[in-house]
Amino acid sequence: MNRTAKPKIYPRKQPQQTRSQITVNAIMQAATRVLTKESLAGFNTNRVAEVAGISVGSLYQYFPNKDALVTALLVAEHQSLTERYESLADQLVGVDARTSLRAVVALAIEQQFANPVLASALDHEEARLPLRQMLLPADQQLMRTIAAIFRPHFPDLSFDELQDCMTIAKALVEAAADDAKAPPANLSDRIYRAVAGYLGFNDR
Amino acid sequence: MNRTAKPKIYPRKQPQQTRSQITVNAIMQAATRVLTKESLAGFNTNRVAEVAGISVGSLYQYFPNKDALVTALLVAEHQSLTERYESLADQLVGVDARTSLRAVVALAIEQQFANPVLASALDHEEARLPLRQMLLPADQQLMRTIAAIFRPHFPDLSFDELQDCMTIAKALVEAAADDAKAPPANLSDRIYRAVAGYLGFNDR
DNA sequence: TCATTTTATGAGCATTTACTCACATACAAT
DNA sequence: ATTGTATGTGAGTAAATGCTCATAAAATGA
Repeated sequence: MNRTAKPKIYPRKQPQQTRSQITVNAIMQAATRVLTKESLAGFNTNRVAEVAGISVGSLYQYFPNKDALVTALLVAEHQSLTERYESLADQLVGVDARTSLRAVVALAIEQQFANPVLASALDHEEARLPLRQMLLPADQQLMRTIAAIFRPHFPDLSFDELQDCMTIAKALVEAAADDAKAPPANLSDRIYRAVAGYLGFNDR
Repeated sequence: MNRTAKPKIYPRKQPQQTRSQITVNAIMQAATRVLTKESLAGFNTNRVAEVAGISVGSLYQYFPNKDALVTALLVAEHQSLTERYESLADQLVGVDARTSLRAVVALAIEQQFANPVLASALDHEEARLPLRQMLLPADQQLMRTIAAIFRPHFPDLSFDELQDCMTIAKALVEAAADDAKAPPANLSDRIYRAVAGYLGFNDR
């Protein structure tokens, strides 16, 4: 109860033996599966423990409360996302602005539609939790990675402008994901049009 | 319990005497106040009844369940919003595209910042509830009203394009509202730039 | 006045769910 | 082996909360 009183978000203890590392992994995977299959409504610690095949007590040895578990999922997700964008950035060195933008948009779409329920549940939890201080590093890294992709083409793109572009792209992807199971054929074009319009290219 | 089993969203009974109408109003106002002050976390039917100064039983005479109450709030909010846009539309007859767009953006910003906690709580509930069938009429009316403002300037603006513009504007306003208590001075310009860019004006 | 209908009450039921704790088992070190 | 530490267990606790129902008061109509 009183989940909001003191935000204890740090892990309770570090797993030291391989055995316990397996348990922690099982918990994280189970949490992901529960969120994927039942969304936030069916997401409770008893259920996660059951799906993980461990006992609730074990869960609470590594996560001091439910929010800490959600935070761990968010951090993991951000890290994986950042890695994907970093890998994309490597492939886009020397590529022109339009192609780069299209590639980034394609990745964002793929990400959201790969697991819409999970993505939207995590988005929602991220907004609810007071974790600016925990996720900021991961977020900043992601922003830096994406900024690096566009720096050559838009040398004086500000941080705020980049953020607006991300907000726009994300909103359009999420709206599409709420309406349909697969991305509509024109989604990529519409996002490209919105972001390119904001940035002031005048092609098409 | 089992709030999600059957979506009973219709009102349980219609208030017939003035007395009961007063009760219903008190419930709606209390619900708004609770959402405003405590957000979704403190929003429960016992609390709403307490704030309204009536008993829970009375609440459940007019709202068959909690979701029905939320739905009623959403419908009321949509109606009020639609009225504001309709009134704005009247004022914008014969006004040029850029000025009209700026006026619509200004209203959207004002709306969200007037009561950010309430606005964002309601946004969230709207996404969660299966109320497409209940809110669609209100939403369609709102879309029609806004479409009417821009029809003269963009005779072949499609429904999807208009929806994209709304999504873009809403996302930028919400992102700003999460970060600051008052709208940043440049917010209106940034939204104008995004939507105008999408629509393909090339000024600035 | 009195019978019927509408409205209001709120204690308490039923369920969910975050979390604990006394105890048990696996592993490591000596 | 033995002792200490790390890990695992799951029944049970406490609190939150959606909602009901027996009962009563107020309004309405005759």
